[in-house]
Amino acid sequence: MNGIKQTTIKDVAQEAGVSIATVSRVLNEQSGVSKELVEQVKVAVQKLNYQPNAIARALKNSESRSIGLIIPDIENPFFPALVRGVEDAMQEIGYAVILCNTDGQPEAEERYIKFLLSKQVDGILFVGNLNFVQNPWLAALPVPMILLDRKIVGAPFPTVLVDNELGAFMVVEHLIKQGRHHIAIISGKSQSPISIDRVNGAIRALTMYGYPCPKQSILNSYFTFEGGYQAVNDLIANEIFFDGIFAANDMMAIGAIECLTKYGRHVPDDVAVVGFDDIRLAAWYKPSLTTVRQPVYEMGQIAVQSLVEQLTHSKTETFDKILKPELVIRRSSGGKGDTL
Amino acid sequence: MNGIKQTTIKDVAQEAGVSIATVSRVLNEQSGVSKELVEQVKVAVQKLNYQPNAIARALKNSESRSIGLIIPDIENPFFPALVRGVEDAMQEIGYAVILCNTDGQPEAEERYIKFLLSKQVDGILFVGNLNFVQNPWLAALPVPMILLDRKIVGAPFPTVLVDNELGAFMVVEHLIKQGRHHIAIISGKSQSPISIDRVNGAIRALTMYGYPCPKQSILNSYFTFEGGYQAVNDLIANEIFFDGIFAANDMMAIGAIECLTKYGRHVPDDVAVVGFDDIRLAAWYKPSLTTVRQPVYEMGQIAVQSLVEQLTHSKTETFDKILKPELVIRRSSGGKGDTL
DNA sequence: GTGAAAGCGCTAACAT
DNA sequence: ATGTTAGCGCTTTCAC
Repeated sequence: MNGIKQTTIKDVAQEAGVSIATVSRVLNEQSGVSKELVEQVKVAVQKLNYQPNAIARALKNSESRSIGLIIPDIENPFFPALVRGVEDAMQEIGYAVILCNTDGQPEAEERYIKFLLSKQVDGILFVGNLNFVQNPWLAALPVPMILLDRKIVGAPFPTVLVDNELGAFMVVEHLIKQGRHHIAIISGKSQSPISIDRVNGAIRALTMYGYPCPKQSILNSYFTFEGGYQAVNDLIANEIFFDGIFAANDMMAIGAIECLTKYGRHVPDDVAVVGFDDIRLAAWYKPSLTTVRQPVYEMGQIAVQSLVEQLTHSKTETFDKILKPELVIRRSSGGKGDTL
Repeated sequence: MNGIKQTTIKDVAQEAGVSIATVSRVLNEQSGVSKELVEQVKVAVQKLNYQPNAIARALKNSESRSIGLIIPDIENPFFPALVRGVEDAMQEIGYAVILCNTDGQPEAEERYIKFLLSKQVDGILFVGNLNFVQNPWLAALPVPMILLDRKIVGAPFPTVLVDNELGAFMVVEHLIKQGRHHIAIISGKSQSPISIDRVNGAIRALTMYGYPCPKQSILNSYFTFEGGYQAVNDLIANEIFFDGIFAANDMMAIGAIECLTKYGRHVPDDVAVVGFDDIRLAAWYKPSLTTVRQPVYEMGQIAVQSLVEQLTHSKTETFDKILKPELVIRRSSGGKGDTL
């Protein structure tokens, strides 16, 4: 209950000597108002420094011109660029973005979706792990929802994501061309769609080039530094031979390198290591990390575009957008440069 | 205009066989409703899966239960933790956070403040460079605003920030104790309050311990990698002797180290380098970077706390909160560990 | 071309 | 204890 009373459309009407209906027409640039009145109203708006009350508009129009953006954690280096892409695109069309961090916990994800719905957002952009089977109410959402980065199996939501399978394929193809033919694959939980796609891409490359791909060289761990470290530790403990590693994300790759270093194995001379995501650290780490760059900022923009399509044209049929990844070759796989 | 009509308080009233006033009372946990009716209403709410419309509430109560958070750029590694701190604290009390990126441009900052006001936010958390003298309208903001990270000179807004002067003092004291007595100070624009405080702290330490502090060893550049690189380049070009560098932020420190390396000077053996901020990269860079950690997450939380005080108790007198920085000693200044 | 008035979903003052 | 109703600021019929 803070504050001075805001000026309303009524004040403007009074100041301009017209009815509030006329003011509303001018504000919304509707035809059918005489030039003189348009001018009078504009002067009054200027003079009073009037800003329409978006809340009242939202109530009347049942359109809040705001959306929710649900992500696991803004402190995870993957997300700032995503958020920025979304925010920039939304700002251009005058929408507000409400940011929500869930730490990937389904309960938090559910809570936030309901929170956003009560806030009457016009749409939701979602990155998370919510299970569609266990949450059938998702099908009856009153507003459109677009998925980013990862799909939810069985869910009827259009998804914007990178071609993880292709990215992984490119990595392993690159390693093979560098002369590495015994490649270990370390990834996250085996149920995770991202894990599945990246592992499959790697296997496809190995198979296509006719190199072995033994089960014990494929490890499922966690998408973290510790996960990568542990995986390599296991590989070595089990005396599995490898001269290349594809880690399913950059933090795992760095964990892997630190572990290799502990065992006195040199990267890239003894083992070439490649990551995925191209987080900022990848370029600065020593050795600089070869990795797959995702067009993250663009992903945010495209998701907004999809959402806006649904908002405006009420398009019912929307399709997934699969973005192309890019291989960034740096020193950890024997590359020469330190591309930023 | 997407979507199925939401269930309203009217539907609940009908379902429960009571008036909407009674439903409202139950929802707002007001006393004076008989046990039976409370129960009936609760059942109806459950059955219809009713969520109050926050927009309608906001209009009625002139309180949107949302705030704006204006920062330069979420992709700048300093901000994710800040945003997370704010978001977590706000979520706990059921507020939505609208995120805005300005790139530090005053026009964007002004535009966003007005945008947020039209959205009827209850308060604004602001990190930016808006000049108070050139924007006197800031004094008449209809909602409270709290500044984070940097003050605006002359502005009547409570500010939450780290003790930059002390942080810099600690850095230089540490360098002196490491036996470095010719310390160059490289900082950002000389008008920036942050620059001023950090340089002053450094000078105070030098003076207090009786070491020289010549003008030509204090350089004003930019808070970027290039800024740090260039500054060291200038230092060397001008043949100024130094065995320690205090860079006013981490990216400058890294730029400085890269430049030193180019000239064949070893860090920390030839030159000890210390940064400020403790961005994620600082721990992973080789050599790992000694720096000053700001309690950034906490800063966000405290700012929320200040804002809420103003929102609820209408406290007019609020004071700046100055947080204590922490020196994190790593290898770039001769430390032993790689503290994460 | 312009204005009066209904109504979006909710809360609170007022009536019963 | 419960219900009726005015009104938050706006848009949009519907009259004139």
